[in-house]
Amino acid sequence: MSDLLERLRGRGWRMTAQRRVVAEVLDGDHVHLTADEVHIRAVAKLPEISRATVYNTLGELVSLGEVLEVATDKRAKRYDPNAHRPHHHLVCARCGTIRDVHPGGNPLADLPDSERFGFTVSDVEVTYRGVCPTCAAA
Amino acid sequence: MSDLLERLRGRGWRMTAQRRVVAEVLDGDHVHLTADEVHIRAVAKLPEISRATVYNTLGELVSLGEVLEVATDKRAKRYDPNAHRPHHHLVCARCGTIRDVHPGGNPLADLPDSERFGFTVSDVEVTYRGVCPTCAAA
DNA sequence: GCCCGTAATTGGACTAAGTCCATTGTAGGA
DNA sequence: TCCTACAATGGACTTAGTCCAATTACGGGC
Repeated sequence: MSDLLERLRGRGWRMTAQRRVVAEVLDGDHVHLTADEVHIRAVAKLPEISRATVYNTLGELVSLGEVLEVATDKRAKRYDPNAHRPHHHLVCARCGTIRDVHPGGNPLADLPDSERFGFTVSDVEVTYRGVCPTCAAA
Repeated sequence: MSDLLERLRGRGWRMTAQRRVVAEVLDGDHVHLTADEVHIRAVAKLPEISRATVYNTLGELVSLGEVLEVATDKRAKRYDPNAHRPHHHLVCARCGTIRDVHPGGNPLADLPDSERFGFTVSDVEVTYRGVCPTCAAA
């Protein structure tokens, strides 16, 4: 992730304590955090960081393509730092746990021209839903 | 869609003017409306219908499997009345237009056991993103 | 190492989307 | 027709996110 900081500096990012902290949080544990969870963890490292800054920084990271926004949960957006390895998500319908998965096949190729309605299709997001072993056992 | 009303009655739904109106709105134009848009259209037909009732009714329709909740837009949930023909969505990244699409292939089959982590996977949701012809021209 | 312009941060008010709940109303079976 | 369990109401509340004017501070140039 120090790579990330390098890349960002290379793109003209002004490096601030706040931004560093947000990047560290995302790097930290590889879960899919909501913006608020990122903020909570960031505050633990840098108490005076504001919510607005966390939102700004996340937004910037997303538009730079360094972090992915995922909408698996229908409440809050989640941020996925694993943007450089393409992958999809498997979500537990009961507890909301999210796992990264790497299916075979290429869903983009599965969409025939006749179903593209003139769109320039550039991306596909796949969300599998089911019940995780822990919830199934309970 | 009178089919829908029949089905619902069959499942013990108490038929009220409000529920009928919500069902009619969903049937009306086959777009993917947000809850608020449903409410606005419902009010046009039945001015005294409340927001809470629209939310309740949509929630019930979803849990009965008659309507699908889609989270393509990252702001509001959208409601898709086309729940009985399995399909996926193609979303314009600029204007947010949503189209139903029917890709070939079965993404569920593309997820090998080794990538299921013990989950019982029951469903998959695919969202294609791109730019629609109108936005591309502009 | 210091200055300064520009970019970033702050926090609090604001908006949007959705939920909750106690009260009132009503569908539809007996 | 009456009764009751289910449904609707609306207003307060919560959660997620945005906006903005004022303040702060990074880092290039000297």
